Amino acid sequence: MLDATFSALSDPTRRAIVGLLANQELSVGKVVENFGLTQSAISRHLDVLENARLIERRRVGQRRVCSLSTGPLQELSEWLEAYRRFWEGSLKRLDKTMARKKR
Amino acid sequence: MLDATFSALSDPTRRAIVGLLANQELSVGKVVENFGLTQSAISRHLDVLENARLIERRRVGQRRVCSLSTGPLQELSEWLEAYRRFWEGSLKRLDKTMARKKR
DNA sequence: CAGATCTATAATAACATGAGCATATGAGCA
DNA sequence: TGCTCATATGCTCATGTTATTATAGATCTG
Repeated sequence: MLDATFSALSDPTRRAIVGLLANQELSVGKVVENFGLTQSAISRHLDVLENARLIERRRVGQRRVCSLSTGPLQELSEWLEAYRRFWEGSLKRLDKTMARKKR
Repeated sequence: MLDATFSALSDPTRRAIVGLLANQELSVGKVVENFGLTQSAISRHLDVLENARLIERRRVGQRRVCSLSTGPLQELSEWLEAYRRFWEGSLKRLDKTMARKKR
């Protein structure tokens, strides 16, 4: 699943779509309006996001409303969390260096 | 930069390499030993990780030692942080629902 | 210098991705 | 039913990715 999540988010258009949907649900057409791409291209980006379970599309009358899902982002956060100690450790080391320099 | 970070991490071999290097620095050869891939293939994966600034390679005598960098992972964390409120909000809503059901 | 070791790179093949245009599908409405 | 709006999908082109094999380059060692 992480493969699909990272891969989906590696595209700036798709990250921008995620950003939009974090604020509000939007129909496909409304999403399209935010980019200089064809409806076809956006539809495919939405496919990618949906396959990665990052978004869901549901029919509302004539339209399809897109909403952001939480699962993959949480999973991503957990993966990243395992490395926090790594970079925080490195920050601490840096802090110590700074402190030493002050003395 | 996020493009490159996400893209680099979308491959399980490369995530595994990052996992290895979080624990210790390793020469290219040592990295190769951990996978069923040719040295050439690993070298290219290391290229991808290096271009994304996720790792650095430095020469130590005859070998090239790979080490993990902190920058892109931190950047990733910051990006993700912007969405934390989103999924935590959703968790809170879930908690409330659970609480309501208990009553 | 010659040979061994470690790593990178060129050439190639198979497959995936992302864009556009044109068209199909599905829902609502007259 | 027939028309229209919203969205998806087939086709195609260009480009990128990942792997392999074979080979080149860099460094140590005798």
